[in-house]
Amino acid sequence: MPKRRVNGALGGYALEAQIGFVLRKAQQRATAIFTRHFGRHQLTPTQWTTLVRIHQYGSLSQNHLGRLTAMDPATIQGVVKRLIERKLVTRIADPDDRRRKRLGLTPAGQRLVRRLIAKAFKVSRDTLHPLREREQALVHDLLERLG
Amino acid sequence: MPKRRVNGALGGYALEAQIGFVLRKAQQRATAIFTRHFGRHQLTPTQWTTLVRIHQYGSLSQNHLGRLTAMDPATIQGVVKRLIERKLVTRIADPDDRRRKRLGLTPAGQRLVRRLIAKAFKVSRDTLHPLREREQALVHDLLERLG
DNA sequence: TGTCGATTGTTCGAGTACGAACGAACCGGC
DNA sequence: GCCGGTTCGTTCGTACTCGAACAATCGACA
Repeated sequence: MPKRRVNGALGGYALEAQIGFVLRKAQQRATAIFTRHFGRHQLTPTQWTTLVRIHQYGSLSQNHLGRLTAMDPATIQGVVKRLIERKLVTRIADPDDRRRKRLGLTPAGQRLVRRLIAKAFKVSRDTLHPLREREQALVHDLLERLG
Repeated sequence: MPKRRVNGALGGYALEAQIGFVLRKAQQRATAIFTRHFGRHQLTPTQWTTLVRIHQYGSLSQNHLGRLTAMDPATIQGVVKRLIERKLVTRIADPDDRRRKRLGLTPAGQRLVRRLIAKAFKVSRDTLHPLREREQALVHDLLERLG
């Protein structure tokens, strides 16, 4: 047998078999489902995550919020800015640490979160719908260990 | 017991329990691992996916490529444009259909794909490393059914 | 032949994501 | 009191993502 170069087959590398590829597609479908439910409210997944976190903590600094929502300081900055412009979030100086700005929800922000919470549950249900109940718990657990 | 409003707890809604949240975090880690390996080559995950697909098909139209890589026509347009600028991809008019443009790899593009294929395998291995082998196959299967 | 619906690729705008660099403020130890 | 390292938030640049609207072209069907 002559030595042969692997080219067409690329040594058996198939995109469909790579975790990154299927992860990206699953993510796409998940955000599409989210947008179907939340699109009319002009909310993106990250904006929703941000509002829920602030609601949960009542008040917290911007970088802290970023860590809790898995967002870069640069990213959270833009997200918060847009939510402030829409009067859903407030930002005041922290008297104890002049670098920090404490974030909070406006009354409108609180109302919005409470009004949409049922939809948020439905988004997760719809996203996981292709799987059986045991598989849903399983994929959640496995992804948590990958994240 | 008086009627009480659900607010702090939001009816038991916890971000960590939502599939979209863990999916996003897993995706973040996956692209971070990719970037660690491919960053020095100035390649993003979508650019790599694009190059591999063209390599696999030899030649195909832009929208077709978009479907095979799970990218919007608007997205694939930008990705291809940047790869053409870097002389990794070629684009020629399709004589049979004047709307279409056939894409292909330049010799440099082919060499690059072959040179990096081993790294691509390693990216997937590293990404799945937190899981046992059986779990790796499992999460891949479950994600495929979610995508 | 002519028309109408579908496909191909483009542009625009808004939003996410992140590396890199930066000034300001904090905090530890000296 | 100072000094070096860290944290906080910002800005810049590049890239992906997708909805929406668009012109050009194709194909099927009357």
